[in-house]
Amino acid sequence: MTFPAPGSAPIRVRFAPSPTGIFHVGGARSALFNWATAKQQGGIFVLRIEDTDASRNQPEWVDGILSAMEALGITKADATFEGPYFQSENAGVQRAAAERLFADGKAYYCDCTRDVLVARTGNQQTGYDGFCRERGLEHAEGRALRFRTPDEGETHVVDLIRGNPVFPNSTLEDFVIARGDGSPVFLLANVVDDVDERITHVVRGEEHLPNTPKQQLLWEALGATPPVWAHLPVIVNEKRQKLSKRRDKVALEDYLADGILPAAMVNYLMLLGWAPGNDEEILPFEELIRRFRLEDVNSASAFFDIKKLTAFNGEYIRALPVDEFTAACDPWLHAPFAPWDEASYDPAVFAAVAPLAQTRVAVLSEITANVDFLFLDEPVVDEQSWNKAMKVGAAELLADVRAVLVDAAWEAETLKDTVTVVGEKHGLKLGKAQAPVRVAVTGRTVGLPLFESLELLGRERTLARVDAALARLAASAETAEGAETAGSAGVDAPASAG
RNA sequence: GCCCCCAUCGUCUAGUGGCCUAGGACGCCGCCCUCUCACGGCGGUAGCGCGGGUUCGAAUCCCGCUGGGGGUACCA
Repeated sequence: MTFPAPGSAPIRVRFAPSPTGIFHVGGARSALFNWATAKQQGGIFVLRIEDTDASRNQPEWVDGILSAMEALGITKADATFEGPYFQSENAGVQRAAAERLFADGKAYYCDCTRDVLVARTGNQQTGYDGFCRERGLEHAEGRALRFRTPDEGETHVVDLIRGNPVFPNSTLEDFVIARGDGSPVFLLANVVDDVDERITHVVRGEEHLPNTPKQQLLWEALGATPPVWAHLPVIVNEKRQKLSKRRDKVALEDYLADGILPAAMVNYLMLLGWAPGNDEEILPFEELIRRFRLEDVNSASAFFDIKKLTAFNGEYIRALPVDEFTAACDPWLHAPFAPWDEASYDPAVFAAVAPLAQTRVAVLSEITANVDFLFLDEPVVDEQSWNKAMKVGAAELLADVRAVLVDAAWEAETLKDTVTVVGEKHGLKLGKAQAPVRVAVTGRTVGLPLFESLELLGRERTLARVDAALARLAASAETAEGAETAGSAGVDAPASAG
């Protein structure tokens, strides 16, 4: 029985991050899998902050964890949520457990330093050799407390994901459970807290698998019934190495800052190592929770594919009602993300283009590049686009377009017809004819539907931009001529007129 | 070194002995739609690491190999 029968005590899972400052996407997935298990089994999700290492302990980091979890939908407001507890606050219980283990003869004091051990064994990478096992050392400052592991037999562990791994006890060294200053070490503190919080299922990353036999031995030594374990596959980068803070982009907040919607992130993360079945992928959180089964989690490592994450995000963005999309974009429409002055920004104009932009952004941060020409005094001219669109004939075309724009009815459909007609005069289809206009006005060769954009920009600003483009075209034509007259062929014309 | 985990398209996965001529999604390619780009629609590309077994039958079970990964602290 891996899960309790109906009517028996509810399961209790936990998520136990150490506050390191960033909320890792791997941690996010662990939290999500724990949360899904608890919710779906009618159990409890305990949050425990493992703050025993002073160097990994800043009060504000805890707020970061809480808010990141909140963004993922794991909220204190839910009755499933319990905590947060702080590992440091349970130090007394952990020390008492260590003393009890010593009193019971299940642990002993040791004064071997690493250097002494290496010198004695002549082996740099050896585990502890048991030197102090029978020395009967009493507690004293500087002496570590070691757990006495069995010499024979094997430790069987129940793991929902890995089939049940077996560890020969002979390979388990007498590991330290309390430091020379009496403070408990992770292996012990973690178990004592789990026992204390009556955890029934430990769902965590695969990197903890080697700790499991040691911890299970500790559970037993403490007189508690060991939990059911579930070790999730590690999340890896393109080189198939565990995602690391150093080399990879792992902070959840960085993705949110790019404009990945929390719901998309949750959906994607849930699919890393697990699938809802039925060839379905994009599903609401509640549905994912409903279908989730720890037993169905894969055991092979999973690549964190930002492209697929982005694709999911695009789906979520497009599924948003326009007003929600508009609201979601808001942070990127102001300082420090927006390249325009706050005074130039017009929410009404943005609201008008939002539906056009919605299918064109995969991450929210892309929104500014789509609409910047509407709020900037002058468009940001992409030189590649300029060179591509402003070929021979462009100046003449632009001039003709300008002429009809002066008194055309300022409405998208009419503007389109106008440019179509001018284009025909030049033997160009609309697809070709619109290009110089687009670059003159928006600075780029690709973007939102042009005529709707012009309508929103207004006649005055549109004409000013066309004039500016015409001026630049004239200037570079002169330069080219001048260069010719001077006989200095091969000298490039200035790339930009301003 | 020692311990452990893992192995289906490039990637995430479905698949639990016959339903598999191996399904879906992302990516990529092509076509359609179209004022550009997207969106959308349609089509395509591509995979069971290798070798032995077991079985009437193996992607599915067993063993070995190879290849990846994780752990190995008085960090968590």
